Amino acid sequence: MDKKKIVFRRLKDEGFKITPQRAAIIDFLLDNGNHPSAEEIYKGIKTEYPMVSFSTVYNTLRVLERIGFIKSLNITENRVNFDPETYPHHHLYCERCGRIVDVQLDADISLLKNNTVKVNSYRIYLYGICLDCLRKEREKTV
Amino acid sequence: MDKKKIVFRRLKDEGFKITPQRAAIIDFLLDNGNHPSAEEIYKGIKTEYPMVSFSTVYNTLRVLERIGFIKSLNITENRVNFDPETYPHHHLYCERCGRIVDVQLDADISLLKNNTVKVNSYRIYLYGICLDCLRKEREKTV
DNA sequence: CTGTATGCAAAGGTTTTGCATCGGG
DNA sequence: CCCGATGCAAAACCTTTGCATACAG
Repeated sequence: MDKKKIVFRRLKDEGFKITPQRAAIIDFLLDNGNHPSAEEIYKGIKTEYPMVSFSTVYNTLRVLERIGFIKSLNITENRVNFDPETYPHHHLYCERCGRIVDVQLDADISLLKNNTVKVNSYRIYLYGICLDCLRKEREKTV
Repeated sequence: MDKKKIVFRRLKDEGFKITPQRAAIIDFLLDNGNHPSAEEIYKGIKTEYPMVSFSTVYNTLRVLERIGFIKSLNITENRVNFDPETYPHHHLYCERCGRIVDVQLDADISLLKNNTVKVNSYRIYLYGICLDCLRKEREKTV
């Protein structure tokens, strides 16, 4: 996988060390394809890679966020999920199955005249039903 | 304040009791004008109204959310803030002072063709600098 | 009166921290 | 070699829960 090399290089460039633990976390994020929480990453790696601790997972996630490889999602309450940034997209939280799925949006957002604030970034969180759950629903009603 | 009566009526209609604690929380939310967390509400009421507990605050917030008087905000990590819903608006988190300020947006959001999901609701969170902090910055540089 | 709401304290879940040790560059 | 990274366990933080009591309707 090429993305991995890019991340490694960026880590080096920013003065961060590349440790086996960090490599495992990066692999997991790239292979997994969804939006794991810190705990899911920890458990996912632990099985085939037991020498990882929670503090290392959190430390690495913070580092990966700082170099711009991942973004954190506050789409659910009281738990942060992490999103490997691969292409521009937003997210939908499925109220049926609880998964977070990628969604591509046409978003045209502009401040109304009186809002004199400076916007550096923004996040759009959708809530609804994902494709899989919609399919299951259709099958039921047939 | 008239809004208060409306909330009281809605509580009654939905079969919830109106207790002094709940009244105090509603007052605080209406008078305060910003977006307090559960803890801020608890502390804000406690001073002039000592007979309130954390569980009551959380219980009441859940009730107020259910009747549609407040909405929860996940704009910051690991802490939920509550927003008395008075008029349609979105929110900006000020990365300077940490406050959450109301912002009115023209938001035109549409799913791209391939996204076959069902959207029930969405949230837009802006991150940047609020008006007050922009002003302070300007004064400094002069 | 009746059942919901409250207060308290304890538990639950997630994230952070302190510190000694390890190991990547 | 050195300094940052790790692991462990404990702490911090926010929220929920269980249960006996209080009180709104």
